[in-house]
Amino acid sequence: MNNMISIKDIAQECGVAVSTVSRVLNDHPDVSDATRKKVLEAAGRLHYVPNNSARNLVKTSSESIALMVKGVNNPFFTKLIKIIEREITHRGYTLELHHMDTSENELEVAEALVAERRLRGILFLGGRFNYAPQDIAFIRVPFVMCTYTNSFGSLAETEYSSVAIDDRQAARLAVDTLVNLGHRRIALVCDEMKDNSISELRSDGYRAALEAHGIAYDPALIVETKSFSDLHAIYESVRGLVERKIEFTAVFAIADIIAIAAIKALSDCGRHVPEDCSVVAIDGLEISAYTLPTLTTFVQPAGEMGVQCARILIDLIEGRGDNRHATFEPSLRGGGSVCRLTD
Amino acid sequence: MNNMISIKDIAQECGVAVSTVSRVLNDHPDVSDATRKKVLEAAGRLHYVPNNSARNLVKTSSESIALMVKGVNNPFFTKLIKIIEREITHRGYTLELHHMDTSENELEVAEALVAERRLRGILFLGGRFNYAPQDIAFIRVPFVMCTYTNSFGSLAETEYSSVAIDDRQAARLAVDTLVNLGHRRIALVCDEMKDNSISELRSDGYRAALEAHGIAYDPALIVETKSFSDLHAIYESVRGLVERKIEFTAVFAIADIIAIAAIKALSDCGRHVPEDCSVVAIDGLEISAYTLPTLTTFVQPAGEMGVQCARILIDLIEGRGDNRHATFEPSLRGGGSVCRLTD
DNA sequence: TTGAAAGCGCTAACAT
DNA sequence: ATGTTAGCGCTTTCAA
Repeated sequence: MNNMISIKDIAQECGVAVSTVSRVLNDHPDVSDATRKKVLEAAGRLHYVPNNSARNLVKTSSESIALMVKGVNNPFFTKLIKIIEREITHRGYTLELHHMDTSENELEVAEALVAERRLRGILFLGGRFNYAPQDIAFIRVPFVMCTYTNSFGSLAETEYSSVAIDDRQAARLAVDTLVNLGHRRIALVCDEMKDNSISELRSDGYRAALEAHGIAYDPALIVETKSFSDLHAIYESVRGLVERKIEFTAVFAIADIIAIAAIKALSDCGRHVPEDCSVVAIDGLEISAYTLPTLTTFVQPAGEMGVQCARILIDLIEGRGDNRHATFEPSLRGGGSVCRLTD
Repeated sequence: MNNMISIKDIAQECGVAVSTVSRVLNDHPDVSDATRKKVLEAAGRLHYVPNNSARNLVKTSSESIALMVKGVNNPFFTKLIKIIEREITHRGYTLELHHMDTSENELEVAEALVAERRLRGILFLGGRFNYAPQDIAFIRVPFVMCTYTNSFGSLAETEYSSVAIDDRQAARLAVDTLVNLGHRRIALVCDEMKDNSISELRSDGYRAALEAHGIAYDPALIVETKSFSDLHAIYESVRGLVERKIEFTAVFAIADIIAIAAIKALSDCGRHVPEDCSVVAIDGLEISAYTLPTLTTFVQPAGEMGVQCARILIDLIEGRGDNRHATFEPSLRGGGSVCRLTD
């Protein structure tokens, strides 16, 4: 599209200089009402659309904050994004939402974006869990890692900011809930555990909780599926567990969505939840309060977390305070998927 | 960030001209291996990040196609987006995913993006249903409306391309399914119907189906909720219906997610699905095959739809053929949420 | 209140 | 094979 309308065209049309047009378009004060009106009219008539590349090129700074979301399909992010958007906008900044594939490197994309859009700050959502100092060295604006815990990385606390729940703790609480109901044979359903992921953290919590209760860790009770979002794979894995005649009375699913598929698998094997098997998860998605049975799950406080993400970042941008870390307690949302073991 | 590394810095560092650096960075052939290596080394060492604004400004065309998604929270879109991304990339283009709020005007955002990023084409997903010729007049590149039917707009068929299911037909099929099972008192659960939305189309289909079967339309059986994604509101509305002692034996939910909340509401009122009430929906989300009971729903063929979106757009871009319209038949995915009326 | 002109970082002729 | 230079569309001094 080489024939786009530019301010030059408008200037010509109105018989004024381009700088005058620019002033009008940017609401600068010292332009006569007559010229202003004339320019605005022409811009509308010619259907002028500003070229942001040119704008970004010449400007040294914007009021934009980017939210880099990795993983289109994580339902927990949906609510968090909404909150963050509201909060950022409310504080006078513009939020640019960038979704990216899990295969992309969020740090590289962020760098390019800082250069291109003159970002003031970055919010990372859904990235890795193992950043090293040299990874983040080139991010030249303030940033906050949302739902990031540095458990597998080598960053110093002062090098980055973060907002997250304590995943290990959440898992411990989930397992505690089951143990307190009398369960001791508790299966773990998770996705790929080997990649420094949330899955690994929550699995760690599961082990720790068992140990704290003096329950032996039994590898036969671990169900590991490749993909977080492939419900069919989760379903089949859980069926496999039942069909292998492994004895268990409860399931800890590391995410709500996994629990939903697990409950279906159990049901199809003739094991009703919660009578024949209790299920506890972590996430607190809206939908899992509407399934049958409803899910007993530890809720990540998306609202407060979103507010903190925005607050910490903007404090950083505006020079108030240093890197901070906000850790939240997941809270139990009781549902119909658990019951006391009565055997 | 005024102190970003530019090709000028690299040129200086290497004692070559900026154009040489540009050539290296863009993989142009006629550069000596020695200089190439030298430049690449310096770029790496200085951690050069290209400024896309400058690039876009000078280039007259890109290989980018934008997918403008309106409504972050529509679960049906998730799969569609994945397919489209794969297809577009596979055909040699780059897909830029832009999520936007429902409050934004997708046409305006698209225009700005065309100017800024030199887009080759646009895919719209989740927009309005009532475009007029003057609305789209300023979109200067080929575009395809995904899941758009022009039912409330005034576009001529030759003015735009589209990919969608026949929403009215899908609704008719859903109601037919229930009627064939003996149901005649069929409630409709939908979101805001007054805004030229999918909801209105599917509601139309509901009416048409009733009429075809000689069943009187009863406004008392219509449950309308403000928000598509507010499960709680849907839940309360359905409870209200039951509590008002309105007699009905089946529910047609215009979307899977609505059906899930409805089933929970019915259950909490002591009405089991499907024994006490059958439920049919439209969408075919993955998750509704894992709920208890599983949902009987008319599946939108996301895979084929995504492929068609990409194909039609690329044909348009590459000058093969004119505007086309692909309409798909939703297919029944049987579930456990319906049964024959036995009274 | 307005205009002229200098770049922002980059690419692509056009020279050499 | 490499350098020089003219813009891309815009904002922002600096002059008038």
